[in-house]
Amino acid sequence: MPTMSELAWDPYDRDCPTRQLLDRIGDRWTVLVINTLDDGPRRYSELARRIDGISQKMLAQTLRTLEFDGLVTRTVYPEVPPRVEYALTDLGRSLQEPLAALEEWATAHMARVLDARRAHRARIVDASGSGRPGPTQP
Amino acid sequence: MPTMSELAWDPYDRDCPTRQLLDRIGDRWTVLVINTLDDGPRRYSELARRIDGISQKMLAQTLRTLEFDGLVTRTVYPEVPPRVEYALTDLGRSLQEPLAALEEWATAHMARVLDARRAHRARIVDASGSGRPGPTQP
DNA sequence: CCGGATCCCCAGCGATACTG
DNA sequence: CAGTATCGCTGGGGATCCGG
Repeated sequence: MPTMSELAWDPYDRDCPTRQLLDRIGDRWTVLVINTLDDGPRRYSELARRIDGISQKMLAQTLRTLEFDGLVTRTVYPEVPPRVEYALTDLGRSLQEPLAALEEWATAHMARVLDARRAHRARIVDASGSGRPGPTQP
Repeated sequence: MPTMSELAWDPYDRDCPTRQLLDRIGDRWTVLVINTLDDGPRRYSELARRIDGISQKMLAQTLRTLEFDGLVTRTVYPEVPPRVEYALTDLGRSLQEPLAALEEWATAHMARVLDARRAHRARIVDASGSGRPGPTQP
């Protein structure tokens, strides 16, 4: 596990790889699509059905960007009716590993975060407006 | 490395831990602040100086949210002039580990992603408008 | 069946000015 | 020093309709 000083890039640089990666996977759907494709190739309509809440536009956009970045392949089968399959590339599969680490952390510790949130909120209600307000809670 | 079917939560649920975590760290500054605090406690002005480009508003907001979620502690020293130190909690430090894995992937593979992007863009220019356009490139 | 194109809204963020 | 308050923009994202 390298410390920051051992990394070649300055993480405060907007162009450093980490920032770029976070810009990519930080959106609402990218990680979810990668996760779904980890099980194997999927058709557009399969993805749309499995990823609850995603709009057609965002699914198409996410897939095109993933293809653009070499993380997903798009294969059109010249049949009738047309069939299109999306699959992870090796690069995409390799990204799934650190993503899985994040998921493990989330399942293990996210409940603690939620508890902390509730505790802080309780304090605020208790102090009834005299304390600093909680973040983004209108 | 657990597969998705072994996880307790449905990743397609908006309330699953992974989605919640991504909503938290997916913003512009959270990961950067956590990284900076990994070196040790920092004062507000130190953070502002080290994290290039962050506004006072976003630094304060990010820190308050991190405190709210139990990832960072805020300690006020009753001195004059006032001094406030922020530090990672154990929970915050534990999150730094999967984050570091993500950074390692980024430094190792992000260049390949950039290459893929350039290659696709070159194809588009080559086909001069006949192919599908690249994502989000006006 | 697989999307592209369009309209529109609002949350996130930056800039600036002000306070204890 | 360590924030808060307010304004304004911008682009991410949802809803909907249309085309191959």
